[in-house]
This record gives sequence, C-alpha cells and structure tokens, in this order.
Amino acid sequence: MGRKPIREQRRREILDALYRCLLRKPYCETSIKDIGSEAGINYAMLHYYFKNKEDILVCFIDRVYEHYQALFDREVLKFREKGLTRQQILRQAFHFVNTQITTDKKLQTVFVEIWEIAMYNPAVNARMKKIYTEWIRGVVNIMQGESSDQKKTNWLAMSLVGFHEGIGLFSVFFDLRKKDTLAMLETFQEKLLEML
Amino acid sequence: MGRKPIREQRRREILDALYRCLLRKPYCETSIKDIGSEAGINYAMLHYYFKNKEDILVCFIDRVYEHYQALFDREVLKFREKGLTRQQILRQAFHFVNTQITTDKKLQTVFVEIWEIAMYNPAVNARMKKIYTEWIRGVVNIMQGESSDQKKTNWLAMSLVGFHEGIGLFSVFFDLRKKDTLAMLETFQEKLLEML
Amino acid sequence: MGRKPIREQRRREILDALYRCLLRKPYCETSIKDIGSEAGINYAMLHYYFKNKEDILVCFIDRVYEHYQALFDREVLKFREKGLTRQQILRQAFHFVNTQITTDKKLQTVFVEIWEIAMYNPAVNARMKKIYTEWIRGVVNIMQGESSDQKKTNWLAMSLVGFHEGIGLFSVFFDLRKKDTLAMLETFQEKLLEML
Amino acid sequence: MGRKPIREQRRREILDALYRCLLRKPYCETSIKDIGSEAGINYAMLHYYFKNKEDILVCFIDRVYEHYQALFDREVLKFREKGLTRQQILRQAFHFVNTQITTDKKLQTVFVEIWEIAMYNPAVNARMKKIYTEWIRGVVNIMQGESSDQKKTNWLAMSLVGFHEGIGLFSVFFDLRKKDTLAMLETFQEKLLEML
DNA sequence: CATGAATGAGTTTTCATTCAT
DNA sequence: GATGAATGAAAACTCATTCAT
Repeated sequence: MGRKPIREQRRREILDALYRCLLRKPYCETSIKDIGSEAGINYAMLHYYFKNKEDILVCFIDRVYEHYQALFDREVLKFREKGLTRQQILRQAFHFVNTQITTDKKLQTVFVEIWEIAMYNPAVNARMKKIYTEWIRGVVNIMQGESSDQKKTNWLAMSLVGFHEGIGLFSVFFDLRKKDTLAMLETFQEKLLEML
Repeated sequence: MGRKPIREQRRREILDALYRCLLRKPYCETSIKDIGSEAGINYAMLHYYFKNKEDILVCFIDRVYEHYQALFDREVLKFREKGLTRQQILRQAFHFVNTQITTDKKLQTVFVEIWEIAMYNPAVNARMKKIYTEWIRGVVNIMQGESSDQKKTNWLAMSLVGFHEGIGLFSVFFDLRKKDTLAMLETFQEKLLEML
Repeated sequence: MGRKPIREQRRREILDALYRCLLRKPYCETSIKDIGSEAGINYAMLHYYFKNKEDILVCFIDRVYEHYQALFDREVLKFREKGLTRQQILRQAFHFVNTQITTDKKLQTVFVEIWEIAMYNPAVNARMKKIYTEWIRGVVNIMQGESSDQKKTNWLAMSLVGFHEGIGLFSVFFDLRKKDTLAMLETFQEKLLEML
Repeated sequence: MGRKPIREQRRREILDALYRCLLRKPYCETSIKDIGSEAGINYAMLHYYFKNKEDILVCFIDRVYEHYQALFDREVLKFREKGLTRQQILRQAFHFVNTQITTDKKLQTVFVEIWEIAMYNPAVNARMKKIYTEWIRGVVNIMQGESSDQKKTNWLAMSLVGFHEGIGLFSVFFDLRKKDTLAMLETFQEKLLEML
C-alpha cells in the first residue's frame, strides 16, 4: 500500500538544505532550485513537500525554535533538579545560551538573515515575535525574585536578549573568536546579576 | 560652478528615494524602477548616475555614514570646547547616539537591512566593517583614560555598540516607545560608566 | 458478477466529480488532482481508470450524451404510444428539452465549456459533432411530415437547436429565471410550429 | 528625447497576434510566448505593454467591441439619414450583423472562446455582460415602436441575440457556408419582423 | 488496487541592464 | 541629459504522467 512515508525525512532534508544555503546566500537570492540541489532533491518536489518558498522558511524557523527551546528546557530542568539557587540557575542558563546559541556563528548568520526578513514579511514577523516574546518571558521567569520590580525585570530581560543579538551579530561580522565573544557576554551578564 | 551640482543633486535624490523604499521593502525586492519612480526620475537614468544597483546601495551607506559621522564629530567638538570631563563627554555622546540614531526607528529599519546585506555582499561588508570599526574606535577614544586597560576598553566599546544594535533592532521589532528604548539604553550605559 | 462493477462504479464517480469540478473551474484549470479529490479517489488512480486527462473528458461527454439520449428516447416512445399527432409530439419533445436540458443552468455551464474545447480539440470535436448531428436528425424526424421540404426542415431543425444553445448560454450568463427562459424558448417554438 | 512612442502600435500588434492565436488554440493553452512570437515581439515585452496575460485578453475584448460598435453605429446613422422606416432599419441592421459578425467564422470562433472564459473569469464576465447588455438594448431601441410591450420586446431582443450566438456557434462548428448561415438567420428574422 | 514520490517540461512574471533616438 | 523600448536570464510555481512499493 504505497511507499513508506518518507515525508518527514524529506522535509527535514529540505530544511537542512535551506540552513546550509543561508550560510552562503541571503534567502531572497536562494532559489528553490538552489535548495533542491543542496538537498539532492528535484526542485519540483519542494512544492510537493511545502506550500511555497515562504512556507519552507517559516517551517525552518519553527524547527530551529523548537530545537533550541527543547534543549533549553531540558537544561533548566536539570538545574532545577539540582536545587540550585536562582543566581546559579541564571548563571547556568546564560552559559547555555552563550555557548550553544550566541557564539554559534553559523546560527547567528542565519538569525541576522531571519531578522531582516521579519522586518518586512508578516508571516515571518509573527513567528519571530512569538519566539522572542517567549524567550524574553523565559528569562524574566528565571530572573524574577519575589520582591523584584516586574517592569524593571522586563526591561532587563529585553536588554539582555537584545545584547545577545547585538553580540551575535558582531561575532559573525568581525569573525570573533569564541572565547572573546564569551568574555564580552559574561562581563555584561555579571553586571546584570549584580543589579538583580 | 556650471552644471556640476545638478549631478550631485540628482544622486542625492536617488539615495533619498532608496531610503524611503527601504522603509517599505527589502533591498532585494526593491527594483531600479521602484527607486526611480520614488525619486521621480526615469529609471534608466539611475544607470547614468550610478554604475549599477549595488553601487546605489554602497553610495547610500557611505552617505548615511558621513552624515552621522559629521553630526557626531560636531557634537563631540562642542563638548570638548565646553571643557567637560571625560565622563560628561561620554554621557553626552551616549545621549547623542541614543536620541539621534538608536531610537530612530526608520534608521534602524534600514540598518537591519544593511546588516543583512553585509553578511553576504563583500562590497557592503567592507563598508560596514570600516564604519563599525571607526565607530568603535571613536567610543574607545572617548572612554579611554590614562590608566585604562586598552584591551578591556576595546571589548567594552564593542559591547556597547553591539548593545545599541540589539536594542535598535528590538525597538523596531517590538515597536517600542522612544522613552522605553531610551530607558533601556541608559540603564546599561550607567553601569558601563561605573565600570570605567 | 465478481469485481467488474466496481470499475464502472469508480469510473462513474470520477465522471461525476469532473462534472462538479466543471461548475467551478474550466477544464483546462481543473487538474487531475482536483478531480481525484473531488471524487475522493487518489489522483494516481485516475490514470488507472482512464487513459489520460482527455480520456476522462471524452468519456464524460459520452456519458452525458447517453444519459439524455436515453431519457429523450423514452419520452418520445411514450408520446408515440399515446397516439399523439405529430404537432403534439413535437410540442412534448420541445417541452422535454426545454425543461430538462436548456433550462438546467449547471448543465448549460458544462455545455459551454465543452463547446469551447470542441472548437480546438479533435477528439472532443468529433464527439460533439456526432451528438449534435444526431440531435438535429432526431428533431428532423419528429418535424418531418410527408409533404415537407427535406432541406428546409433541416435548416429549421438546426436553427432550433442553435437557438437552444444560444438561449442556454444566456440563461447561465444572465442568470435568468427558469420561467423566463422557458417563455423565450416557447415563443420561438410556437412560431416554428406555425411554419411547418 | 526618447524614441517615438510606438506603444499603441505595439499594443495593437499584440492584440492582433492574440486574435490569430485564438484561431488555433484556446486562450488557456496560448502562452505569452506564443502570442509574443506570433507578434514577432520578445515575450517579455508583453508584460511591458500589458499588466498580465488576462489584461491582454480584456483589452482584446474591449477592442473588438469598440470596433464593431463603431461600425454598427455608423451603419445605423446612415439608415437614419436615409429616412427609412423602422422595419427597414431593422432589416438593414440585421443584415449588417448577419454579414459582418455572425457569419464571420473566425470571429465566431473567438467569441465561443471568450464566452467560455466569461463563464469562470469575473473580469471577462463583467466585460461581456456589459457588451451583450448594450447589444440587446441597441436591438430593443431599434425594435421598439410606440405601442410595443416593453417587456416582450426585451425578450424578443434577447432571443434574437441568443439565436445569433447559437447560429454563430453552429456556423463554425459545422463549417457552414456563408449563404446557408445567412438563410437560417434571415428566416428567423423574417418571423420576428412579422411578430412586431 | 492503492498510494505517495518523483520527474520534466512548461507557465507567468520580474528585472537589471543596455540601447536608440 | 532623458526616455521609452528591448533583451535575456532567472524566478516561483503547476501539472500530467509515471513509478515503486
């Protein structure tokens, strides 16, 4: 009764191919054919597995988000189980994002690309807004002590995430070494921890 | 001075048109015709005044840079003349950038666009690298006291500029009110000043 | 009778699906997938039950023809058995076509579509030529009295059928009410009867 | 100051090319490339002179309409000047349409095509509705005597035009000789004149 | 029988750039 | 200088048809 459904497998291959493409060329210059040949798949199939080019991008974004969200959640759970203090958890969470996300130059390259698209493309914008809002809320949750000022914490969290975006951008742009990027991130984070 | 200035005038009109176009659509979706009609100039003339489409963008970037560099230099000069202390100068410089650049949402929109292009386009990349290097050097110059650690100051300056980029991005993306964006910037800058 | 009827059943479902599709979109914009999903049958099966897309259309036309031909023959037989006069039979025949065919807007929509295809597609053209030739001959047979002029009757019959096509077209196009369409048809037919 | 504007000339060439194309293939199978090469014009230019493929068709329809409307108006004017009676005018008007339009097989081929498109395409439908409504109104105007029943005249006019469409269709479909088609048309029209 | 996968040719449309006047 | 015309390459997307399981 038909072939084994390799739909998900193919979709993943296509999204992976898009990732690799975005390391070389911007999305708008990346053609469906480019993605197809990077994936080793006939380009007409991309329209079989996805609604259209934008759909590929949106699915890609969702997938990246889910991947890192899952990783992050797992980390936080681990910390919680260890009975760490709020400060310690925060430090560990920073460490995770610093090492896994902000200093991953390839990932940052793609982020810059997506940010730009999000400026003009409503579907991508909506996705990114959701992602960053949750991200910031997550940071707030970790930062928040009993007595803390809700609003101030919010600004701090947004500042922090914004800082990460800026540093991520520069790490790619100036091709910084991982340890230097890390140093910059941690210096700022220490200050922030003091402020709490 | 004959007819020379007309050429410069036309070129400026075209660059201004590109600016307005970039507030609506990404560069890659902005056609030569779009820019032309936005400028009220026949599209074929754009190739008369500029080498090609990329040349328009590069000239646009240069112009934006020169514009703000000039403004900034003038400001700094003013401060210097007033005999302000280093801290005071720094505070004023921050204020200038905060109010004139980072909280200008239109400008930030265009910056995000340019950053993205710079990731992949060598000519634009070179331009931007020059601009940000100088920018950072400028900040370093102001921050640098006699006794300060050269390297540390460098990281701090880069962190600061990176932070500005991140906040600028978010101010557009979350459509933040100017005063909120300012608050975020100043909170961080105060911490930084303390660190010097 | 084993599994034979299932094939015919499926084929009928597919032809019915084509009919419903043609009420929405022209044949050339109706894809094999459209027909398949309208029929609730996997699109690849359509090539199992039919040679190709054109074959579905041709079979559809044949089926429509056979359906109405059978209905019409049955009616005429009934009239003949009742011993009606030629005039009365003609009137009844007109009535049948008027009410069952020409004022059926859905059917007329599909007819317009098929006419158009028949203009360019030889296979469909042949089918339609056969159908209309027989149709006209049938009308001639009913109209023909002993003394009548063969040639003139032919023209009259063709005029009549042509008139029906035109009115059918307009009934769809101007979305006429059934009774108005009927009035137009009958007025003309009365005149025609007088001419015989 | 630029080339001589040959815009209208080119547009006409393209519309003429569409006409010739429609004698061979249905519109939906006629590609922009087909029209371009029929016109001897680079196909990309078709999008320079027209918004899109549909626009070419709509302009084509408008042009055909205007052409025959102008011819018809001129004829009617001539009749009026000669001081003909209503009956005579009507006869002349019929003669014009019979010989110039309904028996022009090429034109009828294209009409069948357009009718079909009008069944599904809103823009074309609107155009055709306007055209046929005016056409029918024109016939009504000529037919209308002082004492005549407005409504009845309307139905008669619509019947007449519908009849023309049907006969036009058959004249192409059965490849009738011009004089036979004319005979059919005139027989009917005589009856109609008697009815007035 | 049934189904999802695959293909290749074709479609409309867009555009930077060049050219002739 | 200015303008409309022209070109060629490339883009996204569609689809009838075939194939493997």
